[in-house]
Amino acid sequence: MPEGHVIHGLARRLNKEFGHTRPEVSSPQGRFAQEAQLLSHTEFVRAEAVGKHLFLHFEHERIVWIHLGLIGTMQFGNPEKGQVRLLIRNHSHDVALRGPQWCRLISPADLKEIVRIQGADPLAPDPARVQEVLAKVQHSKREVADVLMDQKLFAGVGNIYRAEVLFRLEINPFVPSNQLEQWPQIFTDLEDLMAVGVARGRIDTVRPEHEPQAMGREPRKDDHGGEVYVYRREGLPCYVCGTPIMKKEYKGRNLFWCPTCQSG
DNA sequence: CGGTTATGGTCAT
DNA sequence: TGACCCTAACCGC
Repeated sequence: MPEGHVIHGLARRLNKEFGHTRPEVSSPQGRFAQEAQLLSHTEFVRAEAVGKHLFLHFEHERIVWIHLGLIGTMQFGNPEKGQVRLLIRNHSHDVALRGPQWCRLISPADLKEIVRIQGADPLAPDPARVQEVLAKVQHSKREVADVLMDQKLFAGVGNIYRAEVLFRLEINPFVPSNQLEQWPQIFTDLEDLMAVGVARGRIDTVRPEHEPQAMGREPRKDDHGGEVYVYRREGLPCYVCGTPIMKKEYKGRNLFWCPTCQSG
């Protein structure tokens, strides 16, 4: 489930439920047992989200680096089910990490290096970093669809937000990045969309006039739970022009777009 | 109930 | 290029 909005949402909730407490930390599955034992009953200082990376700061400068990858989940109040890599529990709350791509104990120096190579995060935009990235993409010959998924440029943006922001701004995914003049608008729209994603816990990208109610159609049922224009809608009519939505495997990921609205 | 697929990204080969 | 992580929703039988 995890694009950047999920990770930022997790960080907020972790801070609320575990911040400045001394929770019990364990690894029922065993693969993080040694580290968990070291952390258990020490102070959970804060959680921090950077793009799709999640960092748990404990006292003594001990940091847990979590990346959910494709199949990882972090669930509150459901500690019994499945293989739990990391379980954090205090007097009132518990959270279970399952199937993460990584869960490692790192040093502040490691953290600094990981953060250094991340791009601009629409959910925590640093103005200098944003300008740096915008300057970079304005000179890149790579295709827009390729650039947008590069975490070293746009941290936290995933396959759904890529497809949706390009549709919303009527941008052809295959245009060379250096020929595009709308990069600032892309970043601004991502800021808006992803903030909505954190607030609602799902990805909604359709404008009011294309919402199910306004168009007299049923709300969408899909894994990510939200209303979108093109993501996983291949062959279905575009909500704006009626043209069937296209799908193509592009650099190992599925890319969706409307060939009419995004003919660019 | 088994097979497929996926919102990811590094590391091994 | 593929393995890995081994979840979880969905689909067809």
